Amino acid sequence: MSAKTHKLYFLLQTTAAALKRAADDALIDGAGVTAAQAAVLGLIDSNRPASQKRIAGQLRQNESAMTQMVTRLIAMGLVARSRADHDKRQWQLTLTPAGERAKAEARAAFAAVNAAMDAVMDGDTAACLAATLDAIFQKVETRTAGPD
Amino acid sequence: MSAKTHKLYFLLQTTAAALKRAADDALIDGAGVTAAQAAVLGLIDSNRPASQKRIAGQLRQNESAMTQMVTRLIAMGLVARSRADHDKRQWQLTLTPAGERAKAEARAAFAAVNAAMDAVMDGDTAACLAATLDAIFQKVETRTAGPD
DNA sequence: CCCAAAAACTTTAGTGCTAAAGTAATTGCG
DNA sequence: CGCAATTACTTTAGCACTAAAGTTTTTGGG
Repeated sequence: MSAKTHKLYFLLQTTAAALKRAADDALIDGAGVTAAQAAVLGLIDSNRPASQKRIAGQLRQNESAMTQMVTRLIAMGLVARSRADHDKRQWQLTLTPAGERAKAEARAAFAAVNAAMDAVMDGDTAACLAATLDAIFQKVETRTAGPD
Repeated sequence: MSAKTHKLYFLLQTTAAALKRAADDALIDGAGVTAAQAAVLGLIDSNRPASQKRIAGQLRQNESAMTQMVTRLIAMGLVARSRADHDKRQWQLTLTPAGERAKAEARAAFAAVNAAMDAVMDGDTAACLAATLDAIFQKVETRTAGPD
């Protein structure tokens, strides 16, 4: 009955949405990109060469979401892509100079978001939060498996 | 540094999204509505008379989101609305018989979502999760205030 | 009483996601 | 070797949200 009493589902959705808005505000103001866009820029940088499927997998999203996201990032002039030599189905994503800059600025701006979270909890609480969220995630992210 | 080490932002967004998908699967299969739609049906039922602004406020959303949601629920035949006698700007939302049914079925189906959460944490952990999420929410949901 | 401000809702444009169906390139089995 | 299955990406349709600007109704101060 605990999840129900605390309205955990609503609280989790609401907090995630509010935190996303706060992160977007901070990053747009500091780097001109949203948190979701910054995450993709960061992964393109740390996965060379970066295919769309690879980035999608690390963000736990499907390839369709990545097609759309990359289309937006290219339109913004932050990302470029070329077909992979060894496999013409794949794209090789790279950051433009503007993309590199946005990535670095976003990294700096995101520190404020982490600071805001650290300001309201100590290390143990953060570890407990991480463990509990991960347990919920594992429980729910079965789709095919899941004995109970 | 704790929020960063645990990648709390990503973990929170990812878990919220996975839980939403699980809830949508359960509710669509059990009641033919999504979790977001079920939440609106429940609030229309418990706020009589229910205006769109009132429901939006309780869900911490803006009125525009509610216009669109109500449009979908009316198209699905779950909700009806008529202008309030005392104020013709306002709508008075009501559940159709099909809406009442969906609301009841959704309530039952959502128990499985709460059960899944309760299965991976005890009462103390749930209370701690609720308190921590609420602290993050309060910290971040300032927009105008914010001494720090 | 009247008109400006406020309130309730709508519209439009945009972000970001899913699911399902489609295209083109690659791979592996018979 | 050739064709069927798989893989990487795209397209389309839909959900759910925000922000900003617009419409209509109500209300309150001069």
